[in-house]
Amino acid sequence: MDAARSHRTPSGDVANEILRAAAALLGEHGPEALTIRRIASVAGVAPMSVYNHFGDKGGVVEALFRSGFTALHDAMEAANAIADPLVALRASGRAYRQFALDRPAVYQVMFSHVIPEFTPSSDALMDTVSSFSSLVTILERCQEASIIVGGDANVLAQHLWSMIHGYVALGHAGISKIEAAEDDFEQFLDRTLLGFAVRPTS
Amino acid sequence: MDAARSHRTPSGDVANEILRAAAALLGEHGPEALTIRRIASVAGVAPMSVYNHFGDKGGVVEALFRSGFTALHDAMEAANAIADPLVALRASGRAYRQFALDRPAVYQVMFSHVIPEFTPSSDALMDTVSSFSSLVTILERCQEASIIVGGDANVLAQHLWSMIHGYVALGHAGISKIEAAEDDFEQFLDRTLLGFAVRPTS
DNA sequence: CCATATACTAGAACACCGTTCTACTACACT
DNA sequence: AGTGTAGTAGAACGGTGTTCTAGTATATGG
Repeated sequence: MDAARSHRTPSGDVANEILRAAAALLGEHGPEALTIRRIASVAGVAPMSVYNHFGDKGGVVEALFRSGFTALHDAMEAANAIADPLVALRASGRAYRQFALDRPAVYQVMFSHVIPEFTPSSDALMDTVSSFSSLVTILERCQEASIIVGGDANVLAQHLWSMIHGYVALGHAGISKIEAAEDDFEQFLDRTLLGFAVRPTS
Repeated sequence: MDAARSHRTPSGDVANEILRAAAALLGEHGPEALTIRRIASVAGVAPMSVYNHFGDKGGVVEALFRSGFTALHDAMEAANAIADPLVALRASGRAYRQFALDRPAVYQVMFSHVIPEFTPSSDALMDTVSSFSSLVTILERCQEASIIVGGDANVLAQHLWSMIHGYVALGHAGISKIEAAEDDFEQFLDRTLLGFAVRPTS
């Protein structure tokens, strides 16, 4: 199969075109607009091409899933690049929320199983780890700076992630009882970090 | 329409049979098993009956949605019946998690939009308020007992709900990085309540 | 430069989905 | 007892994911 892989080269990069069409449909018309025929139509491609390249509708969604997690990883790494550990920690929370606000449909594909045809493969689940370990790194930096004391950083990261995910997910679900303004999130972030024994007021 | 409602009385209560079949399918085979034809088949009823009684597939799901929230409300009220406010608060968190663990499919219908045909109507959204206000009541009791000081109880409830929802939702998504054992949740609950300035160790 | 393998297209087909429509039947109330 | 309503059965429509067949163009290997 390695020998067969050597000669490829379609005309334009069809696979990428399909992915861009799928991402556009998902972003503009929501998860229910993600149908093979519509994706192919927007990409200017025959429906069979989708199967040739991704095998499955789940394959297309998995690609979106993984690219979503690499984008999230980038956002978390941008926060991790901040020198002050506490500022970086708060920035990671804001970046996470901003990601969820900017790409609600992608976020729900990643976390809320809104596309029944897709269940993340074990390979795809591997990709979720990188975003997570960025958060672990930031928490370890906080521990080294004695901003946070004690606790397994993996557990801390899991708990922190849970809390912020809950905030944005409840917002997406549309059953929030209060308006989720910017300062409400800052208050939520204060409260969250207080649970990690971090003093509020940045 | 009130005059027409007087003479009803089908043989068996068909609507309830349909709901029980739908709940059974949802619980045993997940959201994708919720099709009109399968519901009708399990209920021993013609597909048209589903439309006669619920108008829509969304109508059936909405009924499940609402009954889910009344069940959640009951669980929260059971916690609220505990005399000690702090014990009640912790119990409400455990009850919430237990509800999500016991009925994962129902929970995802309620919070994660896993059935594209259904978006909660404004009437259905009203039903979500009762569960929420149970939590508000418990938090107000904690404020009266000076266990929690300051803050709008509605905001507190929203934040608390977000955190615990995040914990169970991430578990449902299957992307948790640590095993979610019983004691991990207790630790999470400690951390969460610490964010509300509540000392841990119940 | 030609030949072959490969990717792509076009389109029908299958089973299933939600939904609507048309008959026909049986039961409950006036 | 008669009437109207709720039930059934079943076909039908457009749409879905998916598979299959056949034909076309292209890019690489010799």
